[in-house]
Amino acid sequence: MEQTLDLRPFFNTAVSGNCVVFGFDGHFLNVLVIDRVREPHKGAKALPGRLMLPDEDVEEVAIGAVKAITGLEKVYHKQVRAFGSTARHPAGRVISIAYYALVRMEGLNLQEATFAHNPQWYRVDDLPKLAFDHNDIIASALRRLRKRLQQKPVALEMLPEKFTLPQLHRLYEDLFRASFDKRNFRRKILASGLFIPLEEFQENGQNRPPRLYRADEARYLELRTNGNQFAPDL
Amino acid sequence: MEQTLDLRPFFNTAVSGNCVVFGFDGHFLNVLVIDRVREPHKGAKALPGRLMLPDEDVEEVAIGAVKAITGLEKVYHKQVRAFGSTARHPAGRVISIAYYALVRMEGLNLQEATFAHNPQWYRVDDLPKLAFDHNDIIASALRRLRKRLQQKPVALEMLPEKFTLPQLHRLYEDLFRASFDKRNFRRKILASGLFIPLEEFQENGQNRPPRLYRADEARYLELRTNGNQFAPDL
DNA sequence: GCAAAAGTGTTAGTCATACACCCATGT
DNA sequence: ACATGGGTGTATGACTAACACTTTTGC
Repeated sequence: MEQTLDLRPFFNTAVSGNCVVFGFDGHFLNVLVIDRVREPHKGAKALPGRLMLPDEDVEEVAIGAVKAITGLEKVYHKQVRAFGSTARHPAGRVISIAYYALVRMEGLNLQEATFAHNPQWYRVDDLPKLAFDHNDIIASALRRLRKRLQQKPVALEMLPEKFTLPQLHRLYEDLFRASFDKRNFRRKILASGLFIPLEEFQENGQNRPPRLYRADEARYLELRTNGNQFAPDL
Repeated sequence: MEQTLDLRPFFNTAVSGNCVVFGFDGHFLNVLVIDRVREPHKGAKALPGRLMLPDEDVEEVAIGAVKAITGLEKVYHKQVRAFGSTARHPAGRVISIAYYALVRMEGLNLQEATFAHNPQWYRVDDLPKLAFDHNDIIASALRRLRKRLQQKPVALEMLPEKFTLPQLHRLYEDLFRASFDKRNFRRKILASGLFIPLEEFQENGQNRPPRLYRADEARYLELRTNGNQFAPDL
């Protein structure tokens, strides 16, 4: 006869859903950071997110926080991984499950949430010291995003519906910290059959207005699910 | 003055560390499966692993289970991700953090553990129905392993110290479910500078004995950390 | 007409692919 | 000598990488 094991000591951990929200402002990759409202690390900068209740879905907790702050209804996101080091939180054992999300920054206006004041964008290469191990989480998320962008055209999630090739070019150069030949970049990118040229041009101020493009929705979904090489090599 | 939030409802979750152990038997990719000793799903086939106590490291829980069963001291492993669906476990909310590990099957003799009876290898394309969502976990782990093998030479972790190129060839073909031209495969693989030919040959029985190779340890670590293209394209 | 960014083709080299025969062994 | 799997080179096409000038706009 099997003894019934006392499971109570195991049901003693908290799980936090957090999200690294990436956006591109036309020049640099940015990350969304909030001020913590509660202890621990009250007032410190941190990633959006909160603790999960036992009947909640972790993913919805993490992405729900992003939706609350950005006002967006659909957000492209992926799990990074679980961060499980002991001694992250004074109240007990907390595991953080981290996601990253890609959003269009243009026209967003950031809202406060009950658990998150003063949402701000920071350039990814100019981040302050964040609460917990959130700097490590961002570093991991960025590595994952880079890998994904080499294979899938998800960079589009950070651009406006109508965008120019120079914008896309800058995005890739900033993200990979590399420079790509303009002509080769265009050729390769256009060969994917993903970009539809419009008869519209972006009024840029001083210079020749670049042509606007939009993504072919069906092709985008196809490449996002089945593609496995997108960006130029490094 | 900040009200102190009651955190007790959050510290109410259990975390399980589980591991998909991959091995290669010379012909097929295999996964290590155990029989569950306790409820729930007592007697069912499942992945090695157990619930984490609040002062334990999840990774050590998952990999420790593998070490206990295989007797190995060092095991190459990576986190797959957290599996967090609600209603996975009747006793309450359980999050599983899944890893995969790569081991050399040759000469291993599998041990029982307190939480795991009757460890067995199953071919990855001939798995039984496992407890919880462990079949999904294996499917995810396999996808991750494939991606990693395209970039890093970690297949070596599943081969003996001295191995032949036909062995490596079969490993890649089985893993990617593809066939690679023998000459092109050798050329590409040898061009990595990772394989040192030995003056030894494997007695194979009927045929011409294939030459044995070993990996250049320094080059292996270099390619494992910095490489980003290893396998032949699909 | 000048400054600033957009846009456009060609060439050379490298890399991937396709392909067929001889070799060493055990029976 | 034959059956089985191990081992080797070359030629063609595809893709990558390097490179400079003309166009459009606002001032």
